[in-house]
Amino acid sequence: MVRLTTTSYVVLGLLGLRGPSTSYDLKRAVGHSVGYFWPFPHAQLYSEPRRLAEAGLLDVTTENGGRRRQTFSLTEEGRRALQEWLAVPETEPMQVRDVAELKLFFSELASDEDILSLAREQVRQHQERLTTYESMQERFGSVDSLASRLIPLELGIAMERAALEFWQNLAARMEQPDQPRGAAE
Amino acid sequence: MVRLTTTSYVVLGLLGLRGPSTSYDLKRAVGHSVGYFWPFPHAQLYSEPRRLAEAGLLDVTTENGGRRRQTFSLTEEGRRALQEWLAVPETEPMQVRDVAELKLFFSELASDEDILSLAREQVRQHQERLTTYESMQERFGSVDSLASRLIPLELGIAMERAALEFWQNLAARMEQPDQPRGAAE
DNA sequence: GGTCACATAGTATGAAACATAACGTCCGTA
DNA sequence: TACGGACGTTATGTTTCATACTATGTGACC
Repeated sequence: MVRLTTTSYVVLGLLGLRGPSTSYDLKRAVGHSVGYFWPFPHAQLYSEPRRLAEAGLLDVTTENGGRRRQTFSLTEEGRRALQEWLAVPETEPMQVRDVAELKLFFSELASDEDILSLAREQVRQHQERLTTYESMQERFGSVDSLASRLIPLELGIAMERAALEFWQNLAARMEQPDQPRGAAE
Repeated sequence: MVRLTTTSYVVLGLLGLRGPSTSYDLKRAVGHSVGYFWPFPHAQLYSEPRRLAEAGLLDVTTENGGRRRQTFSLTEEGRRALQEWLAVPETEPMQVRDVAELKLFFSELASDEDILSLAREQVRQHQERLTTYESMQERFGSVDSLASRLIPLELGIAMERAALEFWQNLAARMEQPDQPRGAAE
């Protein structure tokens, strides 16, 4: 039995939401949905379905005639695996990977100016992403069938807002260096 | 010239903060610092310093006599590489990887009960982590020399709080299903 | 003084993830 | 018909990750 990773479940899940799809379909679907909060390289959307098909979780239909392309769809077993996964309340902790945060951790080794411009750049970046997310919410918010797919976006927005506030705050603190120092406050 | 990855800079940075250290020292240091927000397996703390040493960014001192152990320290070149990295205002976007969020994205395929218990479990998890982080902040907050190292923790706390609120909110919404539906709100 | 548990210290291995480049095919248009 | 560009797919090498294994020193207790 193959090991199912998170990648596997993304593929299974997308096939569950969309019905039978080719790798290319999945690639595009990822591009404007999960891709926003769980990025992965398109090459995996070709190799992973093959793995899953070998494991009996997907069916493959090869269209011969014209361009070679394979359509994947969930087997009963695949659907079951997906549902079992969904039914387990996740305990894997959320992970935040942020290179800027790392640089901040090492800030003792950098100059104050470096850290200040880091903070300012982060403010810009987070503002921009927040705008993007919020406009996505507006654009798709009216499409009723997509409503539940937009809920995770709320979380993304909340995270962006939290990060934005943090960096704004930090920049502000650094701009008036006559303040009391220390991390707690 | 070797490619320097984020992992490389974590090693360089830790050596910068701590001074000459063995892989094992680094491993422990990671355990109670960066490891909280940038986890990686200890095996890399053995292989990565070797790579960096070969590239001339680290010096190696082998203690012969007793247990074999190697102490690594920054070379001038290593310190320079680190400082150059720190001086670049990061544009790499923050990444949040949260399997629970993924499950939520696929929630159309799951039952309401599944999602509700997912949300409740998330609330528990985030509450717990928030408590851990806050107690860390208290414990180390008084140690003046560590103050700047605690700043990233604030960000971690802010993120945890945002996530906690989101899941609490979601759970609350689901517990009274007579509410108006939709993602925006 | 032996042996047990435990912290210390390092290595090995294989799978999965990631980035990127290269490859091929179809279609419109000039 | 030849070219550019969008459409699809594969290949490749590296990095990361997880896990298990090996081995050494230390103190405690019998």
